[in-house]
Amino acid sequence: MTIDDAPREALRGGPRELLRWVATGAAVSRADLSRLSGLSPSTVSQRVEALINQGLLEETGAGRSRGGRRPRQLAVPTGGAVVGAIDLGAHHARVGTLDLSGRVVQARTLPVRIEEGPEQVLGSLLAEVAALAASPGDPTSAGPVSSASTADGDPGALRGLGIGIPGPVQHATGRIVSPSRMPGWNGFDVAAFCAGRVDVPIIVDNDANLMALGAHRTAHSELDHAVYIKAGTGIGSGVISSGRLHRGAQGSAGDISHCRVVADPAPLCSCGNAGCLEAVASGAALVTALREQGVTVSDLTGVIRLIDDGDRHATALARQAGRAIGEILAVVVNFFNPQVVAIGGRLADCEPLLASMRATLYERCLPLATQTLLIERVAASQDVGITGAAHLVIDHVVAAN
Amino acid sequence: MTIDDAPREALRGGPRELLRWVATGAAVSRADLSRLSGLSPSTVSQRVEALINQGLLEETGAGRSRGGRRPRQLAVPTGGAVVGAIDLGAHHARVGTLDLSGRVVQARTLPVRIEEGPEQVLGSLLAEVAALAASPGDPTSAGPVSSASTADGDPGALRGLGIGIPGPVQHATGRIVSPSRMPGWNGFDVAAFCAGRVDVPIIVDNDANLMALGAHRTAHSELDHAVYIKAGTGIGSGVISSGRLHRGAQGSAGDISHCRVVADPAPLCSCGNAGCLEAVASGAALVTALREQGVTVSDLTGVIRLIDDGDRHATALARQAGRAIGEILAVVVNFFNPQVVAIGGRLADCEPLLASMRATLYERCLPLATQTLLIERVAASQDVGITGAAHLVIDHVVAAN
DNA sequence: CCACTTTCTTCGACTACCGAATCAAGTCGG
DNA sequence: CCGACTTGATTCGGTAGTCGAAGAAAGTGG
Repeated sequence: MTIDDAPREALRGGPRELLRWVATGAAVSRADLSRLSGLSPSTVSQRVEALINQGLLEETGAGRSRGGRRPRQLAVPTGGAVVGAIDLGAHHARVGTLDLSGRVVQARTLPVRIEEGPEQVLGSLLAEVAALAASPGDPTSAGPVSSASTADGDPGALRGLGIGIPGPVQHATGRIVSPSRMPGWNGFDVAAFCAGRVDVPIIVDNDANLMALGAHRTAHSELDHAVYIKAGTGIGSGVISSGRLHRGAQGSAGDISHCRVVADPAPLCSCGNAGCLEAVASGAALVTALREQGVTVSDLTGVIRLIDDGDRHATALARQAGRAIGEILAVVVNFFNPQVVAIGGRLADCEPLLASMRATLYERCLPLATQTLLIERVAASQDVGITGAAHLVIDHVVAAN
Repeated sequence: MTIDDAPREALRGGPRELLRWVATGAAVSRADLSRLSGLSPSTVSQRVEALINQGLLEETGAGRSRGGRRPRQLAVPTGGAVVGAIDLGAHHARVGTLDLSGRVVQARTLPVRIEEGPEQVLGSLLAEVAALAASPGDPTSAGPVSSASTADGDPGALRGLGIGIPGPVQHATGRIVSPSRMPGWNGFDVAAFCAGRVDVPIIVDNDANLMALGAHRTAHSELDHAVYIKAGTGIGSGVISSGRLHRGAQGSAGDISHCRVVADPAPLCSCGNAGCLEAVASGAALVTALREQGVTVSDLTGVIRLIDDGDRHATALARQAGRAIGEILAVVVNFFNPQVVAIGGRLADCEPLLASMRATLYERCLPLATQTLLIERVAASQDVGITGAAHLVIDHVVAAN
């Protein structure tokens, strides 16, 4: 079962937002929710009642008085229903379960060999999701978790599944469209494949889109326009416009990996052109370039270690990558004029790259566009992808009651 | 009196949309409106009644039967209220009045010397708007029109005024922010100045934004995401995202004039940088470049004539300009993934430029992004700016009843 | 014990919309 | 020329979602 369309509302005081406010601790009582949402107390009461009836919210006794009647505290039930999320990367996948407010219940990182093909890779990841969903939740777990299903607590029922793919995805159908670096995946219908194994709503999207959604919901939910760059093995971006994920006409919005940048010599890209951003500034490109310079390096982790150690070849490449990203981002910022640009992915922790990107951005953008622009690192980078995936799923599950 | 915010609704079957459907001839009866809007017949009846009471719509007898009862035809009253619009350019201004459905009632083009400063220029344009509003409308007028105020017919009352400025405008306040090529205008508060002379709601925006809005409403209203390039003396763009004008955080969205492009030699831009799009591909840049090659040319019109005549220097420059625009636009298309890119402004009629732009776009964009992308010329280019201005104003005037 | 605050619910009222029924006014086949 | 059928528009409850006022519930502080 696939879901075809984006959430229509969920913005102004929708059930999802109330849930999120409670989950994040921004609101503890109905009165808090009323103040935050701007809705009248009566409306909030109604909505909260509905949420409680749906089992999405519960009352947990009274709070401390602030000079008047004590608030009846609200909380998101633990051990309740969860959604599953998979953030697939080139070499690793982050798999987790999240409660219906979007908080991570359990998560673990698994090594992945993407070239084994979709059936193999997705098959084992789906099994992992099922195992996590069946095991009791440990809300603060972040690292690997035993998936042994013990008998205590009610294992939350799986309500939906969100999957992020490191390549172009037609969000409407859940199909992968000519990805680079994913041999054997072209045209594969992820949603259909998963629907055959798990009987819950499934949403498939590009990994950068999910990172954008996750980061926006957790860190920038008050900002209308935001751009998130994911710089890892590949390079992608996700766009938030008017508070909502912007997918564009074909669902390919944010795919800046094959924008041309100036580079000398211009390296050949897997797409057949030369000088693509991805061929200059992606993690894969850095590995290749270093090897061509005779440096022995195993993978992106090795490159980052070299940069941290101050290796000049690696650092120079990182700076070039930063400038290349900044160059493209400058056009994006001028054109789109976001409130924030945030960079995530494994290269986001690479200081020289970040510094060069910043410099290029400030140099090449309109002062008007950068004067209040935030340029940040994506926070909680590790779980931001699965968080976005979960939010997307929950928006549907909750909206559909 | 200034208006601070964008229209919140006006999208799904709002009063404005009904009005527009009638105005454009897409709908003639209530039944048509019901089919188009998806609203129930009863709702449409209600709305239409309200519009009629407001004087925004009228019944004009019965139409032809299609096998049943004859429809009661609806029309936008002529000779009724109008809004004024000014589309200011570097050397000319288009001034007009439009009825409340957004159709041009009267319009004329006036020569302008922008360097005379805002008081002088705006003063005479405001006088012209007043004269047009006071004179009886000739609905089909497109060229210069006598502004003599004859006594026949009820001169429509002016309900609002929209102004497009060829430079960066803070839409919220109506203030101009460090424009190139507008000496004496920096920081000028257009809205406040006009408010002192005309007592109607006033909206000020960038000319490219208005072109975008006008073109989208008239030609692409069914498309969600669109980008419009205005290539005249300067270069700007306007963005439609999810059917609405996207202004961005600072209101500077779409300002791609100072994005860097590859050019050899990279001409200096008025902003102090070299290789800005505006310094390579704008009309002003073409004039400058031709003169530097020793060609005697008076202005942009002269350049266009040279290109039409097949002058090789001029044509080469036009091609370079087209490539430069295409280069930036490629990033924009990859990033934003619009359904349509349309080019307007005086350079839009320049075939070599358009051809180069198209070629660059197809070469440098993701196939996924271009496979269904429309690349067009902006239609009805002359009046599209004032149309956009009027729409913006009407959205407020009608929404506010 | 009383005045006041804070929290939450109850109860009309209002708005916007829809659907069904109905009225209005045609066409068209016999 | 007369019904049967179509199409167009209105009337009239009914429903959903929201608000505001009032008030009940449960505190604090003097």
